[in-house]
Amino acid sequence: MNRRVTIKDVAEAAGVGVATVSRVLSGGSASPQTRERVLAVAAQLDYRPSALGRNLRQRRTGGMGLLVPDLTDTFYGQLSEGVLACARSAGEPVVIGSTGGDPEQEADLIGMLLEQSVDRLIAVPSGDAETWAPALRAGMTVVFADRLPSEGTHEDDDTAALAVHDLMLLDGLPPAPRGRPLDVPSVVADDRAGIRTAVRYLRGLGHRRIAFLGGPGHDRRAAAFREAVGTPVDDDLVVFATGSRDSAYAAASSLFLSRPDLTAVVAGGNVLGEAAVLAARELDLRVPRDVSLVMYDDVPWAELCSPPLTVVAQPGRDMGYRAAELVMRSGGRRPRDVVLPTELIVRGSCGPRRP
Amino acid sequence: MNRRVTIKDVAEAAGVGVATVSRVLSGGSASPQTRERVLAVAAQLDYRPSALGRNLRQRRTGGMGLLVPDLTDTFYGQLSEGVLACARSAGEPVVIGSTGGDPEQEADLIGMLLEQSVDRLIAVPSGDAETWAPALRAGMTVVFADRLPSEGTHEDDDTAALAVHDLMLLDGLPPAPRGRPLDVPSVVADDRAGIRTAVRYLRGLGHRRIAFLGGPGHDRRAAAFREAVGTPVDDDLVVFATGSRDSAYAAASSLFLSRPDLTAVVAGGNVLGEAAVLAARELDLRVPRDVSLVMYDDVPWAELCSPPLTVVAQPGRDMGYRAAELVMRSGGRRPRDVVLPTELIVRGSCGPRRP
DNA sequence: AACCATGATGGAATCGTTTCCATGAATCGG
DNA sequence: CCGATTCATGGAAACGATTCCATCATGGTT
Repeated sequence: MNRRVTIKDVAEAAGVGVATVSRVLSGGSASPQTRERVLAVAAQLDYRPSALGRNLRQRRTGGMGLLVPDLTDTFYGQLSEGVLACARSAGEPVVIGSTGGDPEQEADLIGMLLEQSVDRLIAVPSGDAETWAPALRAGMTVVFADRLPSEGTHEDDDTAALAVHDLMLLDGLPPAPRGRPLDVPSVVADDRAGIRTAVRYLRGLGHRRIAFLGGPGHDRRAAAFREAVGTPVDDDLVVFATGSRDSAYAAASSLFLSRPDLTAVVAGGNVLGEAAVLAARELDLRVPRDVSLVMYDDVPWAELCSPPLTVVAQPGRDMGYRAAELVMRSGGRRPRDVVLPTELIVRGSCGPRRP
Repeated sequence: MNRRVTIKDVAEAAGVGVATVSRVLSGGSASPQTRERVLAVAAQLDYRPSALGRNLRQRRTGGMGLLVPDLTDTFYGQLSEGVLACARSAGEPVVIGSTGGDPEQEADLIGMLLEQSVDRLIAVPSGDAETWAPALRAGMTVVFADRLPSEGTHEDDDTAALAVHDLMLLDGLPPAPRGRPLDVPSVVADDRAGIRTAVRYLRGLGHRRIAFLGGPGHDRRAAAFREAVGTPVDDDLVVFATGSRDSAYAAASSLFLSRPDLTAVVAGGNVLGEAAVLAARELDLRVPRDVSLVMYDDVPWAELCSPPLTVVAQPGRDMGYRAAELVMRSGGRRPRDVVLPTELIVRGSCGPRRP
């Protein structure tokens, strides 16, 4: 790095003290002629205040952190674009990290952000409360987007309890103090309504054996699925993959193989939807003739698919933007959670049930 | 932010000077017993060195910047994942920015990075040499990925000259000093070979009227296209969109409408490919019966498309990883440019020409 | 004319780290 | 046994900004 123009240089060139320059540049009081002179000199010297000095003095880094599971997942790409748009309009830097859905990597990245004194963070969490404790203990302002951390794994956890709890969250009620609930604001889609709409739509087409294909972080959607179906759902009709495309494909394949009687699938995310299409094709199941498919997430390629995919769209970009707003404007008080609407977009991947 | 544990606290608790603590923690010399004590105390206090203090002292920010046009473009998602993987393994933070393909925003983001004293930057450039001058002048280590900045617009620039110049670059030769060439290392795919393969494949199927549908930054690919075709190409068979999906769709539509005689299209990127499929469908052109299509970039959904898309795959993730390596390991010397191989993956979107 | 309020201004402290340099002890060779 | 070299160590300066506080000039009020 070349020798940098510092505030001292500007002060000398303008014949004033450094304090005055600082005041002028950060909007403090100064006489008009001084202000003008300082600004002129600063411009002439092409002076840029060093964020390093400022941050050290203020004991905080400007900007915010952003943690997502995977940038090749279009949905997280959209979410990130939203965050970046908001940050850009505020002129703030964004430090990004990709966790791969792995709590351990997530913890490492949190540690890295802590070292950087990044004190505001937007995250699509992969770990549980324990993973997030260090960040909160250090006083970070955290906003969760798209999902909430899974509860710590207590031995007495059963899916039903988890479901009820999570659905309460969805309605904006304070979570029942189960385990160690994190008091962190969040921006999520209305998964409950979105899934419900999808299930009702499929039922309206006559489907009765509907499966849910989820990925990491789709617990809330799975719970909403069970609730929307109403009657108890066979456990092997709700399957989970681990995040990678391979795992999603394997989960989809084994679902189709183990339950040849199913007539419809709800995929909990675009990677899962992709896997479902691929697996169905491989097994010679035609969509929607043999099996109907609704995918959570709208992505540009859903329309290109054969057939075009019926989806539950959630506003990824807005989600990111709102989360960034929240994390920036959080003036000490805990902001309200934000729940964004979803929309069922009917294309061609669902048909009436065939006997 | 809570009161932070500083090096001073550790020094006091361990009964040594701050200098000693610093040395121990950064691998300097110290007696075994001192080292042990300091490490024990540091661990016990959960001490994390503040990157702020260090960076100020060393007058540089650790980590690197990353500038891409659009994170919802799967290819840039892949590239970013590569960069992040490399950075993560080195424990370095990445400051990301999305330029939207707009040189002005790019310049703003460069300014922001400069303020942050980020001195290493990986970029998929949108602006020209002028946009990049400030960064280079400030001594930033820059690596371009996926593409090179377009030359400044000189009035005497013509496409042919640009093509020749860029193709020389592709072969790893130093660029002819035309205008103000930037001496910046780069990691790009072998566009020339990739496009040539695609064109030869199409010609082998009998196609003679082949069009190229490009986006911003696809000049090299367009030039390679012209070269691969050999005979002069009608100007209206090489069309460019401006980056948005809408613009890509409009360009594809108008291409099909203005040249109903074309029988094959090479799309310069996945967004363009998507647009081509959409536009063809809208105009009732069947792929590959009425028009064959090869898309640059392999993306997961290419296989889901109807028909599955024949693509020229380029290794996005590797590209990012290599670029990050370059920007980190660049020990003063300018590293060699990296050119990565492409691969034609034949699926179902190309067929023999029909009269 | 004395006094006070106001506002502009600059010096100096501060943030947390690294690193230069001086000090003192200890080890080594002659 | 002594001078020279090595080595661990801590004090203090430096990085570049913000901000507290004291100072000084000014203008208005009694």
